[in-house]
Amino acid sequence: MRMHNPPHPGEIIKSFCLEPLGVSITDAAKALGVSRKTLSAIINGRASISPEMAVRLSLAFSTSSESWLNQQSQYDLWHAEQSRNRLKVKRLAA
Amino acid sequence: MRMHNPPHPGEIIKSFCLEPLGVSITDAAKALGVSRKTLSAIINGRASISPEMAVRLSLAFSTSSESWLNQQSQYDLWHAEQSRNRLKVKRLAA
DNA sequence: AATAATGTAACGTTATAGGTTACAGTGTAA
DNA sequence: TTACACTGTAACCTATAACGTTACATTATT
Repeated sequence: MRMHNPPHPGEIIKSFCLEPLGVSITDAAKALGVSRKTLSAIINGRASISPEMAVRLSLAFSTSSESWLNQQSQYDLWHAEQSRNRLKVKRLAA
Repeated sequence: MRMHNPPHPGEIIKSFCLEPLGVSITDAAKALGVSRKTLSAIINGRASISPEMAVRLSLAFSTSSESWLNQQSQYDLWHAEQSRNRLKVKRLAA
């Protein structure tokens, strides 16, 4: 299990994409082709990066869509792993 | 962009987990602690592997939950990439 | 013939990604 | 001080999806 609570991908967008470029959430939302509400929710950790949003981010910031979706997966998985011990699952293979 | 349409994770479960062990969908669903319908939908590509399901699979088959969720991400992303050219996104960074 | 396994339809609940509109708060520039 | 831009977020909408139970038809296998 991963040790530390991974940051929500929204923090990465803010710190490594918007702030360095001096782009506001409002303008970034326009560039991404989504509503301000949608981007704001992601930035503030109240929504996830969907596969389509990962592609949008990759287009806007010349990155890989994979890296964005992987960040979301790792965030989601860390939280799912927190209830690992509470799941009643029988082992089928060693 | 990845070249080939990645298989749905359900095919992996069937081919590499259930069949080698001779375990039925019905029994596997019981072991995983989900309904037969839920597992059947995944195996037949009509549902996705959720983060919690990835943890269940990792418990049942002694694998990493990460590998299961990554398979799902790559499957989802491949499909999202198919509409990359149709998304109206303005580049914000080179 | 009886049983097991399967796919799937029909119904439900809950959650989430997306939208629009509107309002309140903050900061900044004229 | 007034005006404007930016922000968070609430309230409302829709569509999709992950889960559940029950039920039915089909195909195997015993």
